Amino acid sequence: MRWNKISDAVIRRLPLYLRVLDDLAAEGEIELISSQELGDRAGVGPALVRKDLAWFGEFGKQGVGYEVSFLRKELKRILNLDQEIPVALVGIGSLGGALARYHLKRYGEHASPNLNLIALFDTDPNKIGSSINGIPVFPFSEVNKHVEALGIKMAMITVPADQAQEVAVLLTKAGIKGILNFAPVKLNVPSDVQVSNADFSLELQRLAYYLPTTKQN
Amino acid sequence: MRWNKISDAVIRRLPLYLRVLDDLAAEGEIELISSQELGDRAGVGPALVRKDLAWFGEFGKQGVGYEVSFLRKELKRILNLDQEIPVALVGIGSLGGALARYHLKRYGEHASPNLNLIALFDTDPNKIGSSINGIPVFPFSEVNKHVEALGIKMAMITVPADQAQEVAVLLTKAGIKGILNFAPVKLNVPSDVQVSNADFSLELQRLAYYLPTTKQN
DNA sequence: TAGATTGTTAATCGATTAACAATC
DNA sequence: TAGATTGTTAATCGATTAACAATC
Repeated sequence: MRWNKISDAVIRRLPLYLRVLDDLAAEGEIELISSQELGDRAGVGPALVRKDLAWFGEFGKQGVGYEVSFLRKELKRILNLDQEIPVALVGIGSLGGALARYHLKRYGEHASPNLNLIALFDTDPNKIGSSINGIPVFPFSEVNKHVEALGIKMAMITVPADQAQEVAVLLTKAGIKGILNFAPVKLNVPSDVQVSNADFSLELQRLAYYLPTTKQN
Repeated sequence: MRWNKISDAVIRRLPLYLRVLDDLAAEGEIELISSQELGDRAGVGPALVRKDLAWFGEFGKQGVGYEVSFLRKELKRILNLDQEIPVALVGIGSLGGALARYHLKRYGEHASPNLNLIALFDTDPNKIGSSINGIPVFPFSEVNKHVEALGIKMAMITVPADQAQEVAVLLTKAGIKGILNFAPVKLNVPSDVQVSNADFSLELQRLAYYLPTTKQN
Protein backbone atom coordinates (compact mmCIF):
# COMPACT_ATOMS: atom_id res chain seq x y z
CA MET A 1 0.00 0.00 0.00
CA ARG A 2 2.42 2.63 -1.18
CA TRP A 3 -0.30 5.27 -1.00
CA ASN A 4 -0.06 4.98 2.81
CA LYS A 5 3.36 6.61 2.97
CA ILE A 6 5.89 3.92 3.52
CA SER A 7 8.92 5.00 5.53
CA ASP A 8 12.06 5.88 3.64
CA ALA A 9 13.94 3.53 5.95
CA VAL A 10 12.00 0.72 4.29
CA ILE A 11 12.54 2.03 0.76
CA ARG A 12 16.30 2.24 1.28
CA ARG A 13 16.45 -1.48 1.97
CA LEU A 14 14.53 -2.59 -1.12
CA PRO A 15 17.49 -2.05 -3.50
CA LEU A 16 19.59 -4.09 -1.06
CA TYR A 17 17.17 -7.00 -1.31
CA LEU A 18 16.95 -6.59 -5.06
CA ARG A 19 20.70 -6.83 -5.40
CA VAL A 20 20.78 -10.10 -3.47
CA LEU A 21 18.06 -11.48 -5.72
CA ASP A 22 19.87 -10.24 -8.83
CA ASP A 23 23.00 -12.07 -7.70
CA LEU A 24 21.05 -15.25 -7.01
CA ALA A 25 19.29 -15.02 -10.36
CA ALA A 26 22.64 -14.60 -12.10
CA GLU A 27 24.01 -17.71 -10.42
CA GLY A 28 20.78 -19.47 -11.27
CA GLU A 29 21.10 -22.15 -8.61
CA ILE A 30 18.82 -21.02 -5.81
CA GLU A 31 15.13 -20.65 -6.60
CA LEU A 32 13.72 -20.24 -3.12
CA ILE A 33 15.02 -18.07 -0.31
CA SER A 34 13.92 -17.58 3.28
CA SER A 35 13.72 -14.22 5.04
CA GLN A 36 16.57 -15.51 7.19
CA GLU A 37 18.89 -16.13 4.26
CA LEU A 38 17.84 -13.00 2.38
CA GLY A 39 18.39 -10.98 5.54
CA ASP A 40 21.82 -12.48 6.13
CA ARG A 41 22.93 -11.61 2.63
CA ALA A 42 21.53 -8.09 2.82
CA GLY A 43 22.73 -7.44 6.35
CA VAL A 44 19.22 -7.12 7.83
CA GLY A 45 17.29 -9.14 10.43
CA PRO A 46 14.82 -11.74 9.12
CA ALA A 47 11.80 -10.21 10.85
CA LEU A 48 12.57 -6.86 9.27
CA VAL A 49 12.83 -8.43 5.84
CA ARG A 50 9.36 -9.91 6.22
CA LYS A 51 7.92 -6.71 7.59
CA ASP A 52 9.44 -4.62 4.80
CA LEU A 53 8.05 -6.86 2.09
CA ALA A 54 4.65 -7.13 3.77
CA TRP A 55 4.09 -3.41 3.15
CA PHE A 56 3.69 -4.18 -0.52
CA GLY A 57 1.86 -7.49 -0.51
CA GLU A 58 2.19 -11.17 0.30
CA PHE A 59 5.10 -12.46 -1.74
CA GLY A 60 6.08 -15.57 0.22
CA LYS A 61 4.67 -18.98 1.06
CA GLN A 62 4.49 -20.10 4.69
CA GLY A 63 6.85 -22.94 5.39
CA VAL A 64 8.58 -22.41 2.06
CA GLY A 65 10.01 -18.93 1.62
CA TYR A 66 10.15 -16.54 -1.31
CA GLU A 67 10.53 -17.50 -4.94
CA VAL A 68 13.62 -15.65 -6.14
CA SER A 69 12.48 -14.82 -9.66
CA PHE A 70 9.00 -13.75 -8.54
CA LEU A 71 10.16 -11.56 -5.65
CA ARG A 72 12.81 -10.04 -7.88
CA LYS A 73 10.23 -9.10 -10.46
CA GLU A 74 7.95 -7.65 -7.80
CA LEU A 75 10.72 -5.57 -6.25
CA LYS A 76 11.65 -4.20 -9.65
CA ARG A 77 8.04 -3.23 -10.22
CA ILE A 78 7.78 -1.56 -6.81
CA LEU A 79 10.96 0.44 -7.49
CA ASN A 80 9.70 1.44 -10.96
CA LEU A 81 12.61 -0.48 -12.43
CA ASP A 82 10.36 -2.59 -14.67
CA GLN A 83 10.72 0.22 -17.20
CA GLU A 84 13.62 2.09 -18.72
CA ILE A 85 14.29 5.29 -16.79
CA PRO A 86 16.24 8.03 -18.58
CA VAL A 87 18.81 9.90 -16.47
CA ALA A 88 20.71 13.16 -17.04
CA LEU A 89 24.05 14.27 -15.64
CA VAL A 90 24.87 17.94 -15.12
CA GLY A 91 28.46 19.11 -14.87
CA ILE A 92 31.06 17.35 -17.02
CA GLY A 93 34.09 18.26 -14.95
CA SER A 94 36.60 15.79 -13.61
CA LEU A 95 34.08 14.02 -11.39
CA GLY A 96 31.14 14.22 -13.78
CA GLY A 97 33.14 13.01 -16.75
CA ALA A 98 34.56 10.19 -14.68
CA LEU A 99 31.19 9.09 -13.41
CA ALA A 100 29.74 9.15 -16.90
CA ARG A 101 32.59 7.09 -18.29
CA TYR A 102 32.55 4.69 -15.36
CA HIS A 103 28.86 4.03 -15.62
CA LEU A 104 28.76 3.80 -19.34
CA LYS A 105 31.64 1.39 -19.25
CA ARG A 106 30.06 -0.74 -16.59
CA TYR A 107 26.52 -0.93 -17.88
CA GLY A 108 26.73 0.09 -21.50
CA GLU A 109 24.27 2.90 -21.80
CA HIS A 110 22.72 1.84 -18.49
CA ALA A 111 23.77 3.90 -15.46
CA SER A 112 22.44 0.93 -13.49
CA PRO A 113 19.96 -1.74 -14.53
CA ASN A 114 17.16 0.11 -16.33
CA LEU A 115 18.58 3.49 -15.39
CA ASN A 116 19.91 4.92 -18.64
CA LEU A 117 22.27 7.85 -18.80
CA ILE A 118 21.14 9.54 -21.99
CA ALA A 119 22.00 13.23 -21.67
CA LEU A 120 24.95 15.21 -20.36
CA PHE A 121 24.86 18.94 -19.68
CA ASP A 122 27.49 21.62 -19.21
CA THR A 123 27.94 25.34 -19.76
CA ASP A 124 31.45 25.15 -21.16
CA PRO A 125 31.39 25.83 -24.95
CA ASN A 126 34.39 23.54 -25.35
CA LYS A 127 32.43 20.61 -23.98
CA ILE A 128 29.06 21.35 -25.56
CA GLY A 129 28.62 19.36 -28.73
CA SER A 130 31.14 16.73 -27.72
CA SER A 131 30.11 13.35 -26.37
CA ILE A 132 31.21 10.62 -23.98
CA ASN A 133 30.80 7.09 -25.27
CA GLY A 134 28.20 8.39 -27.67
CA ILE A 135 26.18 10.32 -25.08
CA PRO A 136 25.95 13.96 -26.18
CA VAL A 137 26.85 17.01 -24.09
CA PHE A 138 24.10 19.63 -24.42
CA PRO A 139 24.21 23.28 -23.30
CA PHE A 140 22.69 23.52 -19.85
CA SER A 141 20.72 26.53 -21.02
CA GLU A 142 18.66 24.15 -23.13
CA VAL A 143 17.98 21.76 -20.28
CA ASN A 144 14.21 22.31 -20.35
CA LYS A 145 13.92 21.40 -23.99
CA HIS A 146 15.91 18.18 -23.73
CA VAL A 147 14.44 17.05 -20.42
CA GLU A 148 10.97 17.42 -21.84
CA ALA A 149 11.76 15.86 -25.20
CA LEU A 150 13.51 12.87 -23.63
CA GLY A 151 11.08 12.44 -20.74
CA ILE A 152 13.86 12.69 -18.16
CA LYS A 153 12.81 12.67 -14.50
CA MET A 154 16.10 11.93 -12.75
CA ALA A 155 19.42 13.77 -12.73
CA MET A 156 22.85 13.60 -11.13
CA ILE A 157 24.55 16.86 -10.17
CA THR A 158 28.34 17.04 -10.38
CA VAL A 159 28.87 20.77 -10.64
CA PRO A 160 30.99 22.81 -8.18
CA ALA A 161 29.40 23.41 -4.78
CA ASP A 162 28.63 27.06 -5.43
CA GLN A 163 26.57 26.25 -8.51
CA ALA A 164 24.70 23.20 -7.24
CA GLN A 165 21.72 25.01 -5.70
CA GLU A 166 21.11 27.07 -8.84
CA VAL A 167 21.35 23.95 -10.99
CA ALA A 168 18.92 22.16 -8.68
CA VAL A 169 16.40 24.99 -9.03
CA LEU A 170 16.60 24.91 -12.81
CA LEU A 171 16.37 21.13 -12.89
CA THR A 172 13.24 21.09 -10.77
CA LYS A 173 11.73 23.79 -12.98
CA ALA A 174 12.46 21.54 -15.93
CA GLY A 175 10.45 18.77 -14.27
CA ILE A 176 13.15 16.65 -12.60
CA LYS A 177 11.78 14.71 -9.61
CA GLY A 178 14.86 12.86 -8.34
CA ILE A 179 18.35 14.28 -7.82
CA LEU A 180 21.52 12.45 -6.89
CA ASN A 181 23.71 15.25 -5.59
CA PHE A 182 27.48 14.85 -5.52
CA ALA A 183 28.16 18.47 -4.61
CA PRO A 184 29.01 19.13 -0.95
CA VAL A 185 25.99 21.32 -0.23
CA LYS A 186 22.51 20.84 1.16
CA LEU A 187 20.02 21.40 -1.65
CA ASN A 188 16.69 23.10 -1.06
CA VAL A 189 14.06 21.69 -3.38
CA PRO A 190 10.26 21.48 -3.53
CA SER A 191 8.77 18.72 -1.40
CA ASP A 192 7.80 16.62 -4.40
CA VAL A 193 11.46 16.33 -5.40
CA GLN A 194 13.66 13.71 -3.76
CA VAL A 195 17.35 14.34 -3.18
CA SER A 196 20.01 11.77 -2.35
CA ASN A 197 23.39 13.03 -1.25
CA ALA A 198 26.49 11.19 -2.40
CA ASP A 199 29.12 13.27 -0.71
CA PHE A 200 31.91 10.96 0.27
CA SER A 201 34.10 13.53 1.99
CA LEU A 202 31.43 13.45 4.73
CA GLU A 203 31.79 9.69 4.85
CA LEU A 204 35.56 9.91 5.14
CA GLN A 205 35.19 12.36 8.01
CA ARG A 206 32.78 10.02 9.74
CA LEU A 207 35.25 7.14 9.38
CA ALA A 208 38.00 9.30 10.85
CA TYR A 209 36.05 9.49 14.10
CA TYR A 210 36.39 5.76 14.63
CA LEU A 211 40.14 5.64 14.06
CA PRO A 212 42.17 4.60 17.07
CA THR A 213 44.24 7.49 18.31
CA THR A 214 47.32 7.79 20.40
CA LYS A 215 45.99 10.91 22.06
CA GLN A 216 45.72 10.72 25.83
CA ASN A 217 42.13 10.86 27.04
CA MET B 1 32.17 11.17 26.72
CA ARG B 2 33.06 9.19 23.66
CA TRP B 3 34.03 6.19 25.78
CA ASN B 4 30.31 5.72 26.48
CA LYS B 5 29.50 4.62 22.94
CA ILE B 6 27.92 7.52 21.17
CA SER B 7 25.39 6.52 18.53
CA ASP B 8 26.51 6.51 14.92
CA ALA B 9 23.46 8.62 14.12
CA VAL B 10 25.14 11.38 16.13
CA ILE B 11 28.55 10.87 14.55
CA ARG B 12 27.11 11.14 11.05
CA ARG B 13 25.85 14.64 11.79
CA LEU B 14 29.13 16.01 13.12
CA PRO B 15 30.70 16.41 9.64
CA LEU B 16 27.53 18.23 8.61
CA TYR B 17 27.96 20.73 11.43
CA LEU B 18 31.66 21.02 10.70
CA ARG B 19 30.97 21.89 7.07
CA VAL B 20 28.62 24.69 8.08
CA LEU B 21 31.26 26.05 10.43
CA ASP B 22 33.95 25.73 7.75
CA ASP B 23 31.78 27.76 5.38
CA LEU B 24 31.15 30.42 8.03
CA ALA B 25 34.84 30.57 8.88
CA ALA B 26 35.70 31.00 5.20
CA GLU B 27 33.26 33.90 4.90
CA GLY B 28 34.63 35.26 8.13
CA GLU B 29 31.64 37.41 8.96
CA ILE B 30 29.73 35.44 11.55
CA GLU B 31 31.51 34.67 14.80
CA LEU B 32 28.61 33.39 16.88
CA ILE B 33 25.93 30.93 15.86
CA SER B 34 22.87 29.59 17.65
CA SER B 35 21.75 25.97 17.58
CA GLN B 36 18.74 27.24 15.60
CA GLU B 37 20.85 28.75 12.84
CA LEU B 38 23.38 25.92 12.79
CA GLY B 39 20.53 23.44 12.61
CA ASP B 40 18.85 25.31 9.77
CA ARG B 41 22.03 25.30 7.72
CA ALA B 42 22.73 21.64 8.42
CA GLY B 43 19.14 20.51 7.97
CA VAL B 44 18.69 19.39 11.58
CA GLY B 45 16.43 20.54 14.43
CA PRO B 46 17.92 22.96 16.99
CA ALA B 47 17.28 20.66 19.96
CA LEU B 48 19.09 17.84 18.21
CA VAL B 49 22.08 20.07 17.48
CA ARG B 50 22.39 20.91 21.17
CA LYS B 51 21.93 17.31 22.22
CA ASP B 52 24.51 16.07 19.73
CA LEU B 53 27.12 18.56 20.86
CA ALA B 54 26.36 17.99 24.54
CA TRP B 55 27.64 14.41 24.23
CA PHE B 56 31.14 15.82 23.89
CA GLY B 57 31.13 18.73 26.28
CA GLU B 58 29.72 22.20 26.87
CA PHE B 59 30.70 24.28 23.89
CA GLY B 60 28.13 27.08 24.02
CA LYS B 61 27.19 30.00 26.21
CA GLN B 62 23.62 30.38 27.45
CA GLY B 63 21.90 33.35 25.90
CA VAL B 64 24.70 33.73 23.37
CA GLY B 65 25.25 30.65 21.24
CA TYR B 66 28.37 28.91 19.97
CA GLU B 67 31.59 30.62 18.97
CA VAL B 68 32.20 29.52 15.38
CA SER B 69 35.98 29.20 15.49
CA PHE B 70 35.97 27.44 18.84
CA LEU B 71 33.25 24.93 17.98
CA ARG B 72 34.93 24.27 14.65
CA LYS B 73 38.19 23.48 16.33
CA GLU B 74 36.46 21.22 18.83
CA LEU B 75 34.58 19.32 16.14
CA LYS B 76 37.78 18.79 14.21
CA ARG B 77 39.40 17.42 17.31
CA ILE B 78 36.47 15.10 18.04
CA LEU B 79 36.60 13.77 14.47
CA ASN B 80 40.38 13.29 14.68
CA LEU B 81 40.74 15.88 11.93
CA ASP B 82 43.14 18.01 13.96
CA GLN B 83 45.90 15.84 12.50
CA GLU B 84 46.88 14.76 9.01
CA ILE B 85 45.33 11.38 8.20
CA PRO B 86 46.94 9.36 5.40
CA VAL B 87 44.54 7.53 3.08
CA ALA B 88 45.08 4.77 0.51
CA LEU B 89 43.04 3.92 -2.58
CA VAL B 90 42.88 0.38 -3.95
CA GLY B 91 41.86 -0.24 -7.55
CA ILE B 92 42.98 2.26 -10.18
CA GLY B 93 40.34 1.45 -12.77
CA SER B 94 38.03 3.96 -14.36
CA LEU B 95 36.31 4.86 -11.11
CA GLY B 96 39.39 4.69 -8.90
CA GLY B 97 41.51 6.73 -11.26
CA ALA B 98 38.74 9.27 -11.58
CA LEU B 99 38.24 9.59 -7.86
CA ALA B 100 41.96 9.98 -7.31
CA ARG B 101 42.24 12.68 -9.95
CA TYR B 102 39.10 14.44 -8.76
CA HIS B 103 40.19 14.56 -5.17
CA LEU B 104 43.76 15.48 -5.91
CA LYS B 105 42.55 18.24 -8.15
CA ARG B 106 40.10 19.56 -5.62
CA TYR B 107 42.20 19.44 -2.50
CA GLY B 108 45.76 19.18 -3.71
CA GLU B 109 47.12 16.13 -1.98
CA HIS B 110 44.20 16.29 0.46
CA ALA B 111 41.36 13.89 -0.26
CA SER B 112 39.39 16.18 2.03
CA PRO B 113 40.62 18.61 4.67
CA ASN B 114 43.36 16.74 6.58
CA LEU B 115 42.60 13.48 4.78
CA ASN B 116 45.58 12.94 2.50
CA LEU B 117 45.54 10.48 -0.36
CA ILE B 118 49.14 9.30 -0.35
CA ALA B 119 49.18 5.79 -1.80
CA LEU B 120 47.45 4.05 -4.71
CA PHE B 121 47.36 0.28 -5.19
CA ASP B 122 46.63 -1.99 -8.11
CA THR B 123 47.60 -5.44 -9.38
CA ASP B 124 48.00 -4.44 -13.03
CA PRO B 125 51.74 -4.37 -13.95
CA ASN B 126 50.97 -1.64 -16.47
CA LYS B 127 49.75 0.64 -13.70
CA ILE B 128 52.25 -0.27 -11.00
CA GLY B 129 55.10 2.21 -10.94
CA SER B 130 53.08 4.95 -12.59
CA SER B 131 51.54 7.80 -10.65
CA ILE B 132 48.56 10.16 -10.61
CA ASN B 133 49.38 13.75 -9.83
CA GLY B 134 52.54 12.57 -8.16
CA ILE B 135 50.90 9.90 -6.02
CA PRO B 136 52.55 6.55 -6.77
CA VAL B 137 50.77 3.33 -7.71
CA PHE B 138 52.18 0.42 -5.69
CA PRO B 139 51.64 -3.31 -6.24
CA PHE B 140 48.76 -4.43 -4.04
CA SER B 141 50.87 -7.44 -3.02
CA GLU B 142 53.05 -5.02 -1.08
CA VAL B 143 50.16 -3.35 0.68
CA ASN B 144 51.29 -4.45 4.16
CA LYS B 145 54.71 -2.90 3.77
CA HIS B 146 53.44 0.46 2.55
CA VAL B 147 50.52 0.70 4.93
CA GLU B 148 52.83 0.08 7.85
CA ALA B 149 55.58 2.37 6.61
CA LEU B 150 53.20 5.23 5.90
CA GLY B 151 51.01 4.71 8.97
CA ILE B 152 47.86 4.40 6.87
CA LYS B 153 44.66 3.56 8.71
CA MET B 154 41.98 4.43 6.11
CA ALA B 155 41.39 3.15 2.60
CA MET B 156 38.95 3.52 -0.27
CA ILE B 157 38.08 0.42 -2.29
CA THR B 158 37.31 0.86 -6.00
CA VAL B 159 37.97 -2.63 -7.29
CA PRO B 160 35.38 -4.75 -9.13
CA ALA B 161 32.65 -6.24 -6.95
CA ASP B 162 34.01 -9.77 -7.07
CA GLN B 163 37.36 -8.69 -5.66
CA ALA B 164 36.18 -6.28 -3.00
CA GLN B 165 35.76 -8.78 -0.16
CA GLU B 166 39.21 -10.24 -0.68
CA VAL B 167 40.74 -6.77 -0.80
CA ALA B 168 38.91 -5.85 2.40
CA VAL B 169 40.32 -8.90 4.17
CA LEU B 170 43.87 -8.08 3.12
CA LEU B 171 43.45 -4.42 4.05
CA THR B 172 42.22 -5.27 7.53
CA LYS B 173 45.12 -7.68 7.93
CA ALA B 174 47.42 -4.82 6.98
CA GLY B 175 45.94 -2.77 9.82
CA ILE B 176 43.33 -0.63 8.04
CA LYS B 177 40.54 0.48 10.42
CA GLY B 178 38.25 2.49 8.15
CA ILE B 179 37.06 1.54 4.66
CA LEU B 180 35.07 3.61 2.20
CA ASN B 181 33.67 0.96 -0.12
CA PHE B 182 32.57 1.91 -3.64
CA ALA B 183 32.05 -1.67 -4.77
CA PRO B 184 28.46 -2.91 -4.87
CA VAL B 185 28.87 -5.62 -2.24
CA LYS B 186 28.40 -5.93 1.48
CA LEU B 187 31.79 -6.31 3.10
CA ASN B 188 32.35 -8.57 6.09
CA VAL B 189 35.05 -7.16 8.33
CA PRO B 190 36.16 -7.49 11.97
CA SER B 191 34.09 -5.46 14.40
CA ASP B 192 36.90 -2.99 15.04
CA VAL B 193 36.85 -1.95 11.38
CA GLN B 194 34.33 0.61 10.17
CA VAL B 195 32.90 0.44 6.67
CA SER B 196 31.03 3.16 4.80
CA ASN B 197 29.28 2.23 1.60
CA ALA B 198 29.30 4.69 -1.26
CA ASP B 199 27.29 2.75 -3.77
CA PHE B 200 25.28 5.21 -5.77
CA SER B 201 23.47 2.72 -7.93
CA LEU B 202 21.54 1.88 -4.76
CA GLU B 203 20.77 5.55 -4.34
CA LEU B 204 19.54 5.84 -7.90
CA GLN B 205 17.26 2.86 -7.37
CA ARG B 206 15.89 4.42 -4.23
CA LEU B 207 15.16 7.65 -6.11
CA ALA B 208 13.36 5.69 -8.80
CA TYR B 209 10.79 4.57 -6.22
CA TYR B 210 9.66 8.15 -5.71
CA LEU B 211 9.20 8.95 -9.37
CA PRO B 212 5.65 9.67 -10.41
CA THR B 213 4.35 6.92 -12.65
CA THR B 214 1.62 6.70 -15.17
CA LYS B 215 0.84 3.16 -14.07
CA GLN B 216 -2.69 2.62 -12.88
CA ASN B 217 -2.94 1.77 -9.20
C1' DT C 1 18.17 43.82 34.67
C1' DA C 2 15.64 41.75 30.55
C1' DG C 3 16.16 38.88 26.71
C1' DA C 4 18.11 35.09 24.68
C1' DT C 5 19.86 30.60 24.25
C1' DT C 6 22.13 26.77 26.24
C1' DG C 7 22.26 22.03 28.50
C1' DT C 8 19.30 18.53 30.04
C1' DT C 9 15.27 15.97 31.40
C1' DA C 10 10.84 14.15 30.19
C1' DA C 11 7.59 13.07 26.49
C1' DT C 12 6.87 11.54 22.01
C1' DC C 13 7.61 9.37 18.05
C1' DG C 14 9.23 5.82 14.98
C1' DA C 15 11.79 1.79 13.85
C1' DT C 16 13.32 -2.84 14.96
C1' DT C 17 12.82 -7.20 17.17
C1' DA C 18 10.38 -10.99 19.42
C1' DA C 19 6.80 -14.06 19.36
C1' DC C 20 3.37 -16.85 17.48
C1' DA C 21 -0.86 -18.24 15.06
C1' DA C 22 -1.72 -19.29 10.32
C1' DT C 23 -0.64 -22.24 6.74
C1' DC C 24 2.10 -24.18 3.09
C1' DT D 1 1.05 -35.37 9.06
C1' DA D 2 5.30 -32.95 10.85
C1' DG D 3 8.41 -29.36 10.00
C1' DA D 4 9.25 -25.01 8.40
C1' DT D 5 8.53 -20.29 7.50
C1' DT D 6 5.46 -16.63 6.51
C1' DG D 7 2.55 -12.46 7.83
C1' DT D 8 1.35 -9.80 11.68
C1' DT D 9 0.74 -8.17 16.35
C1' DA D 10 2.76 -6.83 20.63
C1' DA D 11 6.97 -5.57 23.08
C1' DT D 12 11.19 -3.34 23.02
C1' DC D 13 14.44 -0.36 21.83
C1' DG D 14 16.41 3.92 20.26
C1' DA D 15 16.23 8.43 18.34
C1' DT D 16 14.05 12.94 18.02
C1' DT D 17 11.43 16.65 19.86
C1' DA D 18 9.37 19.53 23.44
C1' DA D 19 9.90 21.99 27.43
C1' DC D 20 12.18 24.57 30.83
C1' DA D 21 15.38 25.73 34.57
C1' DA D 22 19.96 27.53 34.51
C1' DT D 23 22.64 31.25 33.22
C1' DC D 24 25.15 34.24 30.09
